[in-house]
Amino acid sequence: MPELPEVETLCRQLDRVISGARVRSVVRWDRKLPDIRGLRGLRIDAVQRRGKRIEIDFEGDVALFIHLRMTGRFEWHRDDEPVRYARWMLELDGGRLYLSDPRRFATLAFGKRSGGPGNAHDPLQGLTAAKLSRAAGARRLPIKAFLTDQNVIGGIGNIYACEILYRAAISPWRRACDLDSRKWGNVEKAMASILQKAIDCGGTSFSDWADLFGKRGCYQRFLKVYGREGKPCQRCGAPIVRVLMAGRATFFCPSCQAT
DNA sequence: CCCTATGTTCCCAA
DNA sequence: CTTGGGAACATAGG
Repeated sequence: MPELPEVETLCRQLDRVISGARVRSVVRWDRKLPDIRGLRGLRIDAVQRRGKRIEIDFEGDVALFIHLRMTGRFEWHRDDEPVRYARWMLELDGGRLYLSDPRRFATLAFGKRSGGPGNAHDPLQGLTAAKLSRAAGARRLPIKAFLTDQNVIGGIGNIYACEILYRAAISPWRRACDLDSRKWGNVEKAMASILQKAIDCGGTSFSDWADLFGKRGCYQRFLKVYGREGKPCQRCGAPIVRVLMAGRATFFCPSCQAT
């Protein structure tokens, strides 16, 4: 479910709400998730995003790493109330942090803090056309697969990759090594503006995404291609097309994004 | 019953 | 080594 703007929204809320709190207890309902000893009693220092991953930093240079995958969500509740698909819960001073996840794909890990930036670029941290071009090098894979490769760029998933390529007017099939510097410039600009706007919206609630407090995002109002198969392109009027790439629904305008 | 789903990983083939 | 396809993970909703 969540891509960079959704995870960013969640991390900012978490950082505000749970930083400084101490862990009273940990409850694990889903036995697929690890039974993490040693959290109890620790104080939370900060919460930050690493790509699509959430890192909760605790005192003592340790951290909890959470990947929400497709349907994972966090819910914050002052009181003990029933939470649908609750898999795991952190009881803190002042409230409870529930991990809710119907499909049970989300992952948890505990370990040493990661420290500096990882090897992947972050789209919000000065990812320029030049850096994109260098990262692409001679790679011949489709630009859409390149943008969603988490080892290269952390945070872009299926929805935003489709939207970025539409804004930049580039075919999702175009090989990464074939983009010239002007095209990379378009990607840089599209990426920055779309992701920033989506963060301002609190994410895209295409189906069921909601933030820490159960509030839906509003970027679905601004989607130009994702989920708009057959509807007219807002630039040229041609019907938006849906194809499958690497098993993922890929939406684009065959006229504006011919190459 | 059929298909689809905002993610990742693994296996296999070209 | 790179690229691409498909299945798997587990569940809900149309």
